[in-house]
Amino acid sequence: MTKTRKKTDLPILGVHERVINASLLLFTKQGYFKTSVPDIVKASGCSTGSIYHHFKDKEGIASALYESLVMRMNLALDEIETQFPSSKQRCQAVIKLLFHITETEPEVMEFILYAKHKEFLPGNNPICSSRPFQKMREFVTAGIAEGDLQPIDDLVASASLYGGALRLIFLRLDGVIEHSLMDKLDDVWKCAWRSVAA
Amino acid sequence: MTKTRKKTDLPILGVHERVINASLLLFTKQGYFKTSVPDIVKASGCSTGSIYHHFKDKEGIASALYESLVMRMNLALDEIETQFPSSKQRCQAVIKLLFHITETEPEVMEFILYAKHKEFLPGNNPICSSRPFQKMREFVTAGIAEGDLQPIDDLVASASLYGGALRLIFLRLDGVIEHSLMDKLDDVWKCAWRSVAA
DNA sequence: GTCTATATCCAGATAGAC
DNA sequence: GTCTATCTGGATATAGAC
Repeated sequence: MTKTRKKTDLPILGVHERVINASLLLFTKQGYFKTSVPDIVKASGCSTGSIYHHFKDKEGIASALYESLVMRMNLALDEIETQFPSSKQRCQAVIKLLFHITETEPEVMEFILYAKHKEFLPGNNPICSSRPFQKMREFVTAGIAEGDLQPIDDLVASASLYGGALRLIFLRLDGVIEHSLMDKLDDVWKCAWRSVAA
Repeated sequence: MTKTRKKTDLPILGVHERVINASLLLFTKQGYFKTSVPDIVKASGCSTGSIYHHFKDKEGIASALYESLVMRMNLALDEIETQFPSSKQRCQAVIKLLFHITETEPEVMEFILYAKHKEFLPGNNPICSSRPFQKMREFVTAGIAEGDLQPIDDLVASASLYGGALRLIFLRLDGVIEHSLMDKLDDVWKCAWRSVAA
């Protein structure tokens, strides 16, 4: 009997995981288009045939990778929602989460933010209208409704609240910032909150 | 006698311009890697041979395009610097400029911001350390020195000041925002300034 | 300087044995 | 389900006449 991808699988990784993992590294290091399927074969230790048995084509790999990362983000945001009652706390926790991912798994952040998915995932929505980013905006909208934030346009408010943090993440990923973003968390949050607080 | 690219050329465009112009549209519409040289041949009306006579290779086209756009941005920022004396006015003018370019020439903004140049311009610096972005940060640094802005980390300050506006530009380019950014300029600026004002 | 025709290479994808 | 061997198309880039 062959392995059939169950949650109870032992940590011996199957083709799917190995391909996804290798691809994340290759895509973020070299870019999607400069990564060939032969590259993925070498890095994952799986054969061409095996890869094409599990994924429709190269785009299918990127697509599966994208889905899995969006899923992870969603879970993390749901947890923030249940853990914190106020919009203010939630937004702050979001920024902390994003900084944390950037520091511990930069490739994940890089892929989610920087890949301009439209170029190689034509079917997918732009990242900013994907579920996690919607959720981030919902926290802001709720804050406005509750009167914690200024009564301005939702998009302007959430851009102002998260914009500074995101900019720093880009700078960090590009190597402009050399130390951990965590050091700047407090200052960033102060600025962010001041920009929209009622 | 043949044309020799001078500033005094009549508006009959030469190979260089036609290729650059066509490439900007193609690169932003389809992406660099999905744009083939034959595509550029068709769109520019120049032949393969002619193109390769003027540019070393496909990357050379992207590189020339990048240079020309960065140059334009630089000139515009210099003008802002001479026109406005205070840091506050300069930063505000920068945001207005960025919004204006986004509305009138979205491809230009898209190419500058969104292209993740590292993928196809390996030699170039990341966009955020290019001259125009440095200049934008200098305006902020000066404001801190003069006491107009809070005495916080330069990078945090400039990320906070410009971050919201840039986020809205991304949203606009991705089609999430459907009306002109100019409508939001005042609100965006209020938030931006409040986030860092002394 | 500009063109057409073409060489070369290697990517993505498949076939079919095991 | 996994592998090796292979096909095929199209991309980049060049050759060489005009």
